[in-house]
Amino acid sequence: MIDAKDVTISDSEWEVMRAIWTLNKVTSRQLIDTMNQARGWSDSTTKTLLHRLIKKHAVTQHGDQRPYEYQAAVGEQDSMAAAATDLFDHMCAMRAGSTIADVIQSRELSQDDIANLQKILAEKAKTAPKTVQCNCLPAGMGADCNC
Amino acid sequence: MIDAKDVTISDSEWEVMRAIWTLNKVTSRQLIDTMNQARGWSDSTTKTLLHRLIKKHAVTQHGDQRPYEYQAAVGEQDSMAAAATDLFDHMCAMRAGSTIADVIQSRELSQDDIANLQKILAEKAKTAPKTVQCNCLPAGMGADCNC
DNA sequence: TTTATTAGTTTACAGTTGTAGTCAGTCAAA
DNA sequence: TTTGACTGACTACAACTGTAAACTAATAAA
Repeated sequence: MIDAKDVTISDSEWEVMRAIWTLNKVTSRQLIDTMNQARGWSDSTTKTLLHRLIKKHAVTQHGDQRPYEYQAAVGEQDSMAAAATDLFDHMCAMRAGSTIADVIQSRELSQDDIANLQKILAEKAKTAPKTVQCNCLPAGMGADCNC
Repeated sequence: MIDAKDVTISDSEWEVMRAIWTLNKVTSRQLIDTMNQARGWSDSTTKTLLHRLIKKHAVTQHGDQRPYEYQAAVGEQDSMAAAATDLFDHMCAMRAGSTIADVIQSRELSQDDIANLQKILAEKAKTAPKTVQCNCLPAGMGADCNC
């Protein structure tokens, strides 16, 4: 299993990955038909994306003869965490909290999800600082942050 | 103020936006120097990015004579929310909760942030469903989701 | 075994991004 | 008024993306 942090998946590729993760093990035909129905893509488009994913080591090819099977080489949860972390990493640290709030408000979450988040937050509250500093510019520059 | 949802900001452009948001109102010279110190970019790189941001309507140019001033035309919090929402929009809905958990765990949050999130979650719990369905493939396809 | 079909590989091509050089217009100094 | 410095505009160029056609190799049907 390749580390999700070492793989950059583009938007379209991401759609292919979702299908692969969901179907778990696919032939190209299955995947092509799936993407055709799900997104209206031509055969070629799916083929290209699949090959790019293989080249990026996000997907592996299995089998010794022709209708090969394809499988994800990176985990879905890991990839999601990597993508999300990466996004937050280049946004203002001071506003991460409110942004997470925005995300939570825009998502559907299950009772279990909520309970889990509450537990994590309760734990985090024990050592949380009073405030978080803006990290948009290196220390010293931009004296008074307007963030 | 332009709607953040209508503007797509690339990674490098994002760095420039952060500087502009923080400094609030800048001349190109200020911005160029800032990016040079903060990221080691050449003058040209910052200039190009600034112009692309103007073309995208993420930044506006002010003043009638030469050292113009530049200012963000999209809000920082709005842009962050738009970027984050956009990311979650193309990831499996079923795993959004765990991904948010991953993000929370990787961030530094203030006491206030945490309290706010707790309030939102408590509210959300009132109407939260028992489970959230995977939405990786259109209904009907991929019968048994492995997500 | 020849042919048709399918699966896999290469090539294509315009738009975006990261990164930066060069040219031109304008204000300030001489 | 000419010149220099600086700001802003335009050009450059390779890598990556989204989208797909064309070609080739392998298998299944005739």
